[in-house]
Amino acid sequence: MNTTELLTASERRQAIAAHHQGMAPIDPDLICLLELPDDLPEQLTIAEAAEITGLTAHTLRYYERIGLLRVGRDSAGYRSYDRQAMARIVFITRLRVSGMPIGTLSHYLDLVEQGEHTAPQRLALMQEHRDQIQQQLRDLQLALAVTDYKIAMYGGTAAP
Amino acid sequence: MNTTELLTASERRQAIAAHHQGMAPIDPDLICLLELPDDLPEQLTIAEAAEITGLTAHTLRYYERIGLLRVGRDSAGYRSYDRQAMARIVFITRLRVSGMPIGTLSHYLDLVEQGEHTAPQRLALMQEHRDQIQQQLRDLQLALAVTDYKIAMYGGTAAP
DNA sequence: CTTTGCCTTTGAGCGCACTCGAACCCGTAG
DNA sequence: CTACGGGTTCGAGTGCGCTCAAAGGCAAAG
Repeated sequence: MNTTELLTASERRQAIAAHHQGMAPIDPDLICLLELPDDLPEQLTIAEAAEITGLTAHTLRYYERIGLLRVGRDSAGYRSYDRQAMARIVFITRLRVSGMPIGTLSHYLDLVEQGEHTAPQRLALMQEHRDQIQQQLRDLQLALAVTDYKIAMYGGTAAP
Repeated sequence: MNTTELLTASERRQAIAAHHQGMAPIDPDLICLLELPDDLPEQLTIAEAAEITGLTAHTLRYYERIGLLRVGRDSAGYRSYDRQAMARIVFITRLRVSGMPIGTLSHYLDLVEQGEHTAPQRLALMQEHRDQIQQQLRDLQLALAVTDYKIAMYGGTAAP
C-alpha cells in the first residue's frame, strides 16, 4: 500500500526536498492535534524528521540524549523515526511551545512509561499546565491590546 | 488631594504591606493597559515598585542598568519611582511576557527617545510583534487542545 | 578509489534573562 | 551609640535550552 520499503533513504530525502520547494515548511493542519499524514513513510531519517517537525537534527538528538525520546536505529546505526516517534515529537513540541519546561515534560513521559497507575499524577500535571496556558492567553491578550494601541497611534508618542 | 508628601517611605511601606495581606499580589485590572490606580503615591521606593509590578527589586535595578529604564533618586541616593516610571515598567512587562526580547524592547525605547521622526520604525516594530503574538496565540490554542484532550482521558493512555 | 554528504558520539560553548554576593551607605528604634 | 533593615554599586554566577565542534563511519556518485 505504501512505498516505504521500496525507496532508499536518499531517494526519500530527495523526494521530500522536492516536495518542500515553494511551500510552507510545515503544513499546520497536517500535524494538528498529533494527527500525522497517512502517506508518511513508516521510517524516517533524522533529516526528514527535522524537516517535518520544524526542529533541527541537533535538537532531536538532544531530546533523545536527555531521555525525552527513544528512537530505533537502522542497520547502519542511523536513527530511524517511526510514526510513534513522530507523534511523540509533535506532542513534545506542542507542550514546549506552550511553555512547559523540559524537566516537567520529562517527568510526565516517565509517568507514562510507568504505566496506568500514574494516571492521577498525569492528570494533575496536565491540569496545572492547562491553567498556565490560560494565564498565558490572558497575558497575550493584554499584550496584544497594548501593541494594537501603539500601532493605532502609529508607533506611539504617548507614555512609552 | 493625595497624601504622598505627608507619609515617610517606611510608613508607606508598612501601609502597602498591610494592604497586601490576604489579597492577590497584583490586581490585574489596576494595571490593565498601563492604567495605574489614581491613589498611587507620586514617589515609590524600589520595594514598593517591585511589590506593585510583581518584579523583584533585583530585576528593576537590572532593567535600569541595561538602559531600559531611567529612575530618579531621592536625597539619600535611593531610587524613586514616579508614575511615568511605573507606566514604563508595566509597558516593558507586557511586552516581555509576550516574548519580546530585551534587545528589541531596548531598541524600541531608544527610538522613542530619539523623537517623532522614528515613528515609522516603531510602527513596523510593533506590527511585527503583533504578528508574533498572534502566532503565539495560535500555538497556545493547539497546546490547549492537546492538553484538554489528555485531561479528558484522565492523563492519557493513548499515544503519549 | 575517492569524493561528497549525511550520519554517529561526546563534551563543550553560548545567549538570554535574570539572580546573587560582597562591600558599603542611610536612617530610624531601642 | 549601636544595631538593623532597608538601600546602593559592581561584577560574577546560574539555569535553561539549545547549538556547535571534533573525530570518525557509511554509502551512493563520478
